[in-house]
Amino acid sequence: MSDLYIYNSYTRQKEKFEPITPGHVGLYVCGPTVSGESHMGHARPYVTFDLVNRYLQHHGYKVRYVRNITDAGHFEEEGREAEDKVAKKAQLEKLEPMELVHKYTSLFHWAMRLFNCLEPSIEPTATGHIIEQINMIQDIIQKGYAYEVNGSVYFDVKKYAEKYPYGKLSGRVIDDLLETTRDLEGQDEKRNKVDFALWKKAPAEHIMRWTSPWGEGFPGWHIECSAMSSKYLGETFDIHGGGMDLQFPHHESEIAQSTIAHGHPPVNYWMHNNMITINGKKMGKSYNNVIKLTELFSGNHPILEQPYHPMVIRFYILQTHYRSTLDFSNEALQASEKAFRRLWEAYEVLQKLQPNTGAASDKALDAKVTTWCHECADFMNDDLNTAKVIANLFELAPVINSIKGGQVKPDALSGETYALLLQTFKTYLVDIMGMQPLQAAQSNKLDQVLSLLIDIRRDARQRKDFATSDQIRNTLAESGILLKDEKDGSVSYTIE
RNA sequence: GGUCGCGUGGCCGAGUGGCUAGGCACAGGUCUGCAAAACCUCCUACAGCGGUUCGACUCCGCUCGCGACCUCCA
Repeated sequence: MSDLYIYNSYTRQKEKFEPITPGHVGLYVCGPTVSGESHMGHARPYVTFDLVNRYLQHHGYKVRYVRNITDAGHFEEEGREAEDKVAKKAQLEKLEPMELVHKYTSLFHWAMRLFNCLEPSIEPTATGHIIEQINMIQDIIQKGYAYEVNGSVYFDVKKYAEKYPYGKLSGRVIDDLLETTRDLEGQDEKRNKVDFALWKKAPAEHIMRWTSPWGEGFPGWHIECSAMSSKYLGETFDIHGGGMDLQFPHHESEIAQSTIAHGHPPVNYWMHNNMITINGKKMGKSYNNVIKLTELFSGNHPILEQPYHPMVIRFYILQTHYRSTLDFSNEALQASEKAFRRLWEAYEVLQKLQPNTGAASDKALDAKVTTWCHECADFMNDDLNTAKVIANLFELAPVINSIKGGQVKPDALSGETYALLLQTFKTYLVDIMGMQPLQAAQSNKLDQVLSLLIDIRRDARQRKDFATSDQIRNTLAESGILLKDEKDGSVSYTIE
């Protein structure tokens, strides 16, 4: 198999992917903060890195995919009254923090299943790794790069930057940061404004708290990912993924912490997906333009003209390269839905086609089809360009449909090419892109009922009793069951 | 204000120094009792202005517009 190239955010270029341990890949992805419901924007990294996971496996790697659950919460606003997000919401909703966390974790898992995202190998929680985080903080203090003030511990970014390239990942210049970082209240504890908290002292009212060498408190923003990734993937691992908005300060801080704790940078390849925008603006809490996943699936949101199936969202995400912004609109999503239906139907048609056994009678077409199939591998190897893979599948769809429709002879393609075609759809659409049909498998009973209606309608049509035949078709259509008269006289149906 | 990125046809979106993806919509046609689907055809774009080049949408500069990060954020 040819080489895989991925864009490394750290070096800002595409690089050949070479794992640390041959045959194995360590992949860490920043998971959800389960203090609230996931929204559409959150779907992007999880679909994107599900793709990464699947594709690495397709390449023959054994992948350990670690995706954390942030259930300890971060500060609502740095410097001001330190609040644990999870605890705050829990008080408002009169729920126990763990109850709340459990609820949103379950909801997240539910959404991941609907998106057909493979489960990570390990899904560690922040609250389950307090000791690891404390140990790491102590280590950093001992090495002289963190200091304690009033029960809180801060990382000394200025000192770190003297020796290490702080800001390289996010393209930041330390001197600029020292000058331009916004002046927030209550920063006097820090030696420099750029310093970030490793551990925060918990105010009396704070529900989530743990005993530490510095008193009762809770871990800072970034330490959990460093502690958990190194525990499960090692001090240096292959790929770290997440949304672009996490580059700074989250990932930059991870690099700094881990570099001090372990003596070397933690990650070989940084991958960042771009944002989903709505009317050109990033979807996010601060913009108040969030569409939650539950709303998306139900259509229950003022912006939404209809519900959208999780597979439609997935397809919509994969139709765009992961490093480009993706703008939400009903029009775009509806286009994706139609497109996906067409592509999936072509795949179903392909599976039912009687393959040719001999040579190709249309050499030119056979060659084109072969090329389109083989190109998919090149596109994926070029930084996972699913947009191009999908485009090629759409080149193949009319060929398939034309064979079925009779516009192209069944023996146009060789038996080998038939097999390649089938394998290409199976491999790329199903295995790598993780697509599933929109409609669930029908029950036998429904199938029997519909067969009966189809038979009655066929009789009516033969008698030219079109009133009856149309009544059957139209009434079924009203309930979302569409009948299609095929060229060969058979009738198929789809359920919306 | 600082840093970075983007601006592609009605819409969404790939991509490349010359061979001008793909999807959706639109229009015309084939097929069909009708419908739907399918198939064929049509629609030929790269913000503006300069520059480099035999040739730029693609490289460089400037201008305009937009966005992201700088604060929790996927």
